[in-house]
Amino acid sequence: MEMLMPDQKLRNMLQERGLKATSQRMIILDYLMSHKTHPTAEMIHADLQSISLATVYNTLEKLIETGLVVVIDVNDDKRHFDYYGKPHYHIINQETHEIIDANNFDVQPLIDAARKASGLNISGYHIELYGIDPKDAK
Amino acid sequence: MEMLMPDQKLRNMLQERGLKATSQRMIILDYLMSHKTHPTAEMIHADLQSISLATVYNTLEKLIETGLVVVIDVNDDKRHFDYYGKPHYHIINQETHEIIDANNFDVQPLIDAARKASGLNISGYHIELYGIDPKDAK
DNA sequence: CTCGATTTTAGAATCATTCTAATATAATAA
DNA sequence: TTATTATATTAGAATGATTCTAAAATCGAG
Repeated sequence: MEMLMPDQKLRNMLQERGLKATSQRMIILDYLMSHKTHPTAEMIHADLQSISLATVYNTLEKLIETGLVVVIDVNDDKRHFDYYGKPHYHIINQETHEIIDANNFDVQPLIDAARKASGLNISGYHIELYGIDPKDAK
Repeated sequence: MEMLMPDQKLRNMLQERGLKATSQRMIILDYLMSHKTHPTAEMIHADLQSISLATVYNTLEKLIETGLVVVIDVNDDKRHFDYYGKPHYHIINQETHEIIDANNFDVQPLIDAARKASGLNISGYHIELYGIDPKDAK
């Protein structure tokens, strides 16, 4: 199980957020940081066979709570997960379900507007745009 | 079953989008247009008892396909549905699951950015921001 | 090193959503 | 109108992603 991130860095990322640095959590976090495939829980479990599916779900929940990971809704009845290193949003091809990470838009004004509209402290967000390839137009 | 929208208007909205104007579809569309409660399929079914749950789901699917309705992801394991009359985005209180419709942000620049980043024609989007009441800060 | 709190785990359970296939209906043409 | 046909509705069964359970393992503070 090659760690692509240094062990100590993963440990720190978890502990800084109040999470115990278990080997399973480090492996899953490393997996998400080093894959751009936006996997489902089942895909992560399939690749990391030594880790139970329940732990994959439990870990993802903790990583989401602490902001390290976000969920992407692809409209395929399963949640996809994405390491949230830098602010970005998602563009989803409605036909192929391909997911594109994009960051050519500053979300801060949207966050400010939401705080103003709601009075809440914004702790996270989902931005997903769905698109169709012009080549596929009927 | 009081129709709050004129019957003919509902009929036209459906037919303009290539959907047969069945009584069930008119009732469900009217329900969504006249409620700001962001109901789940089960809630709609409970209120409109004469319409089967399968039809509620089938109809919602059609209304989503044609852009009349959008899905809101509240993180409570059920989809919530919202009539999409005017462009808006959603702010969700993470503790109470309350949903706020907000429109104090112009989404067109985001749509333009997404088209530029992906080359796709953007056909829809989800914008959801999650927030915590400052009064509940620990 | 100890110990308690937390985490992991396999398998069972849940339940929102989809599917099935039989019946009913809307929209079109005669 | 009425006939025709594609489409929609329905009850109930099936699906499957996710959550739950409770027993065993492990982290990390002291």
